[in-house]
Parts: sequence; structure tokens; C-alpha cells
Amino acid sequence: MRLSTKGRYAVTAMLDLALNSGRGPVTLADISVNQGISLSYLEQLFAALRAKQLVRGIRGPGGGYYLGKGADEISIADIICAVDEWVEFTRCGGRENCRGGERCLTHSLWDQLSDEIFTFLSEISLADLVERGQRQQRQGERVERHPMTAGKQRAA
Amino acid sequence: MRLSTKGRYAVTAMLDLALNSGRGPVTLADISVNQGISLSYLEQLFAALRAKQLVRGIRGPGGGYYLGKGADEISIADIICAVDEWVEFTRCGGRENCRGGERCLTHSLWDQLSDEIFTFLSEISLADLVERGQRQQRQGERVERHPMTAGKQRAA
DNA sequence: GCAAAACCAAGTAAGACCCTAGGATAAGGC
DNA sequence: GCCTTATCCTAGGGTCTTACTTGGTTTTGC
Repeated sequence: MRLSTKGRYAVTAMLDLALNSGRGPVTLADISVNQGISLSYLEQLFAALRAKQLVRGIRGPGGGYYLGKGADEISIADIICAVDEWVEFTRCGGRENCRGGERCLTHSLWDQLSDEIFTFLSEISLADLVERGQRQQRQGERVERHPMTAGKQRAA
Repeated sequence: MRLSTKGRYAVTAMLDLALNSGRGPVTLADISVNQGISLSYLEQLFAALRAKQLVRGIRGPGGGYYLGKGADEISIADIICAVDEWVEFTRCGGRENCRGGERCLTHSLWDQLSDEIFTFLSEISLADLVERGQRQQRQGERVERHPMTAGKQRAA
């Protein structure tokens, strides 16, 4: 599993889309301004998202993008895999070069972890995130954050 | 949360360490050969791991590395955070530039997801992975993999 | 003292990331 | 039928990260 800023941009943009597509198609120009991502880079990301049918483009004036399916049918893993090529890591390919057995075990452990992360992200849909965010906002305050990330924000 | 090949190398190396440190300290040269990572790159990774007390170095002949704590006290998140600097993503910092409210919501949703991934990886320890791997090996076969990753390996 | 190992620092080729630039194509408004 | 708006497409480049190489210095068991 690969999770980089590229994937973050894609997820953020898809969230923006999920939140705003109620009022007609959303233009990339809007997302660009809202999320601080260059238009051209968004175009590249959306080309990949479109190839996986995660978004649907409407051309011409008044056009823009809709989600390609329901927000409950799109998982975070779908989005990340669309823009961040999934890289298979182990060099031994599951059998060759793995005479020692131990070496192979290490690799299979990594595979296992990688699968678990993928499963985890597969089980979170765009709709889940939006719903949880709205519930959180209704309660009027942010959920408590992890010490690690919270520390960096609260400092200074 | 950032999850790159650098983090993978670190996790793999730590797994190697966890599996082999029963017979005395493990040299980076061994890990280099076993996992196919250059010695110097391992040195850089282990400098970061050492700074976070995740490993303990023994100098001189017969030296090498031990885990800095018990394998059950070291989470995958610990390892990844040690080598891959944790980057705080949102530009608005939780308050500024977020007049619209909606833009802030998108960012807070991302934060929330990021936290969830972090929590997930915090709850998996090195010991967990090793134990699960051994159980799996006792059963004599690999667990079923996800269609996505499995497809790429089974092909050809 | 010698050799094995951790430790340290600088540099570097390749690639990823993110952007700019320039266009081609489709479709609504006049 | 033009003009504008927007998606769609391609090429390129500056900057950073990745992963490695080189060349050391310390520490320490023998």
C-alpha cells in the first residue's frame, strides 16, 4: 500500500465533490480554489479517477464532475489505488529467491500487513467519512486528536 | 499519515530483527543481504530508529542491533513515524483561511481519516505480526490475499 | 594492534511530485 | 454560427525524495 500526498489530494478532492455535488456538477476550478491544488494537477488526478469510473465528467459550460457512483460505493482504497499505482513490494514474488524460509517469512509478514491496511481502507467509504464529519459538527466540537498530530497543531 | 517504500524498508528490517535477535545481535550486513537493502541506506534508517529508541546498537566485532524494547511494545506506526517524518497536511491549521466552513470540513474529514489510519497502525505491534505469521505458517499455507494484490502475483 | 562492526557526512542518479504552458474537444448561451 | 466555459490531452521542467555510493571515524572483541 502506498499513501502519499498525491493520494491525499485525491481523497480531499473527492470529499469536496461528495460534499458539493448536490447543487449540480462541481468544476475543477472550484476544487482548485477550495483545496489549494493547481488546476492542471487536478486534471491529471481526475483523469485517473475517471478511468476507474470514480467520477463522471460533464463537458461544456455549466459542466464539471459528479461522483461516478454513490458515495457509499466508493472506498478510500479505491481512490488511493486509482491515483497511486499499487506497487507489489516483495522481490521474491512469493517463491523464487526464498530458499531460507526465514526471508520468505519476513516478506509474507509484510504482505499480510499490507493487505490489512488495504482492507481497512476498503471498509471506509466516502459516505462514512461525510456522515461522521457531519455528526461531529452537529456536536459542535472536534473529536480529540492523537497526541502526535495534536501536539504539532497546538504548539505555538 | 505517510506510507512509502521507505517505511516498508524500515518495517521489513524491524521484522527481520524481531525474528533473528534471539541468537544475539543482528548485523546490518545480514539484514542487507536478507532483505535486499543497501547497507548504507539501512544505516540511515537505523539512525532514525535509534533516535526513537526503537533499536539498540552494539558496536565492535560481534556487535549489531537489538530491538530497543519488547516486540509487543513497538507498533508499526512507531516504525513508520521514525523514518517517515509525520507531515501535517492541512494548510489552514485548523482555523485560519477557513472562512467558508465547508473547506474546513473537508480538511477536518481528512484529519479524521489520517488519525484513523494512524490509530489502526498503532494497534498492530511487531509481536502481533510475528505471532500471526507463525500461526499462519503452522497451518501450512498462506492466507487468501486480496483480489487486487493477488491478481498481480498469480498472473503469468 | 587488527579487524569487525556501528556510526557519520557528503554527494548523486533516478524518479516522483506538482506545477506551467499550450492546446484540442465538447456543449451551452447569445 | 460564434463565443465562452469547461473537460480533456500532451509536453516539459523545477524541486524534492529515494536509495545508493564513497570514504571516512569511532568503538570493541580477539
